[in-house]
Amino acid sequence: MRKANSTNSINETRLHLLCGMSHALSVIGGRWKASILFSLTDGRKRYSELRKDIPGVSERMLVAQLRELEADGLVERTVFPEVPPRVEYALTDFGRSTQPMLREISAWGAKHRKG
Amino acid sequence: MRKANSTNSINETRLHLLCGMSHALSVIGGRWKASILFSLTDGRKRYSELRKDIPGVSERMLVAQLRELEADGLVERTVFPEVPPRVEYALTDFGRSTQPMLREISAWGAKHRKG
DNA sequence: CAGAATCCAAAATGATACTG
DNA sequence: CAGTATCATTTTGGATTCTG
Repeated sequence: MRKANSTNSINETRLHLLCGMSHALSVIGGRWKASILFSLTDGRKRYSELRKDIPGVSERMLVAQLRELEADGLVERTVFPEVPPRVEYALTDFGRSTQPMLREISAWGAKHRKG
Repeated sequence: MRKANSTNSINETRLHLLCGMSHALSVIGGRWKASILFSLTDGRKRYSELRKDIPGVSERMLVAQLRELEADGLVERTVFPEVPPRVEYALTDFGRSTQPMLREISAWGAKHRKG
């Protein structure tokens, strides 16, 4: 019978924590994902609005990160069949569920960086 | 007189959040940093113990990430002037301050990954 | 307008052999 | 034991040009 604090169960707990961490970071850890997520907090935005709203992103990266967020279910993409084309992005409920976590990370970072 | 919810103040708030995020991720976002931090939660460890405790790290990466954590003040490194050499790593108070954040990230990730 | 495609640079990570 | 040094590879980000 194994003790509750045996090396094995410590490792199992840690493994579980680490899997969660690495999954979470793969979802929200991209270079521009937090920017996108924060920007969409205001409400749905067009592609061009996101570009203006996030100074410094290249088109390539903005699209890439949006596609990943979409694939992970945080962001919903709506294409309007018009000419010229219009595409809007919005947070899903799942996307909104990241906000407490995002805020906690931001708060820790803001509190502890120097300058 | 500027309205409280003007575009500018929204951007300032967001900018502040983003600075915090990016700083926090630069501190805890490395490939092995969470593993190290979680491992040291048990108490101080020798270099060789960390290696055993973190399957898959290369020596190069373990040292590199430990040095970064040390530079950022999360981890304290103690060298014992013995032969053979002995070096121990431990969390600082600042390092321990990451734990609520780390747990929240882990919890979100564990809750929302499939399978 | 909203991107796709292509090419390239830089950073992060890894494998492995060697050393005080 | 606790690293360092070196080289290879993978991942990530960016600039630019083109298109339905």
